[in-house]
Amino acid sequence: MRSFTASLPMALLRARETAMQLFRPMLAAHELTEQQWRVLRALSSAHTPTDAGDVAELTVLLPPSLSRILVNLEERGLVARRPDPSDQRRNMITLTSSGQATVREVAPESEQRYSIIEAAFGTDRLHRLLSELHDLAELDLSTSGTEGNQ
Amino acid sequence: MRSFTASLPMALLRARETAMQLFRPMLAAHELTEQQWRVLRALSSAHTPTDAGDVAELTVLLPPSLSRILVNLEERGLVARRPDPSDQRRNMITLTSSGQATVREVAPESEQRYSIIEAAFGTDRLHRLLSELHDLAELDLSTSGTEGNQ
DNA sequence: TATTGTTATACTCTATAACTATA
DNA sequence: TATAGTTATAGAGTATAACAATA
Repeated sequence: MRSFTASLPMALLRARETAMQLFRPMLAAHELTEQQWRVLRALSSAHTPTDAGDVAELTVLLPPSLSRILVNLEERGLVARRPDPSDQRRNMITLTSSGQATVREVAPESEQRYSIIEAAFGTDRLHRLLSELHDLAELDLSTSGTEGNQ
Repeated sequence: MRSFTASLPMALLRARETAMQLFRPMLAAHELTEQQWRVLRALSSAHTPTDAGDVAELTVLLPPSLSRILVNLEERGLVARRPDPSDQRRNMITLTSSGQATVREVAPESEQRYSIIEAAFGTDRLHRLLSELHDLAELDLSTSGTEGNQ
């Protein structure tokens, strides 16, 4: 069996851990969990109307987790939910102006910390890595050929 | 601010999610959580005596999380804990023979699924990616120059 | 009937602090 | 006094199933 440290999930986890060490204190200072920030960021950079399902996929959160996060963010006045008039099953999610302000407040700190990673790793190199990660994430790994769970 | 999908933590998370989709059903079939499996794998590939602190670092688990996972794995007879005679504060962790058997049982399935990723992404390409991820994880990103949380 | 989202439930992990035993 | 590990506690996420509303 391949060595533990050479395993892809561990390598991804460790790399993410290194990066997140830089961002966590910043998020904590704004009383945001990682997942809450993912939701705000996803909404902030969405160019089209976004329903709860879209947000769940963008943020890699399961619907039940997202539901509770949205309740929390709505209570704090950072997001608004309203049913899609054309399909009332869908819940459209938007940033409130307060939510937008929060993103604008955190963004510069985030960029500053991001630039530390770019400086340490190399900007071009980081871009190449991101491109590879994107391709990896898009792989279709349907388990045909294995015993086919589910 | 850079686009959400281009953020490094998100790219790492998404890539990991794609990979883990392949492994999760297998682990569930063996009644192992991701984190429990990380502990077993770390112990299995350790070449030297391993104390709880080592395991925590190897598996990227906080000590309190690890403590409870070790209690669980010990109750299931998969690991053993005993104090280091030369420093009784240290708790040395080993796989029991049953734990070794579990790893031997899961390993081939794991390798099989890993080979699906290699086939889809390219073996050499994956090795290069792992190398980059390793370098990224090893970066010293101490936040000197920022406002210095902590 | 299928889909979207929420709620229910049980379990697990995270994170910080406090504590115990040992050094 | 410092260190290693555990325990306490609160909060949050994961995962599956069940449910309500809508299509």
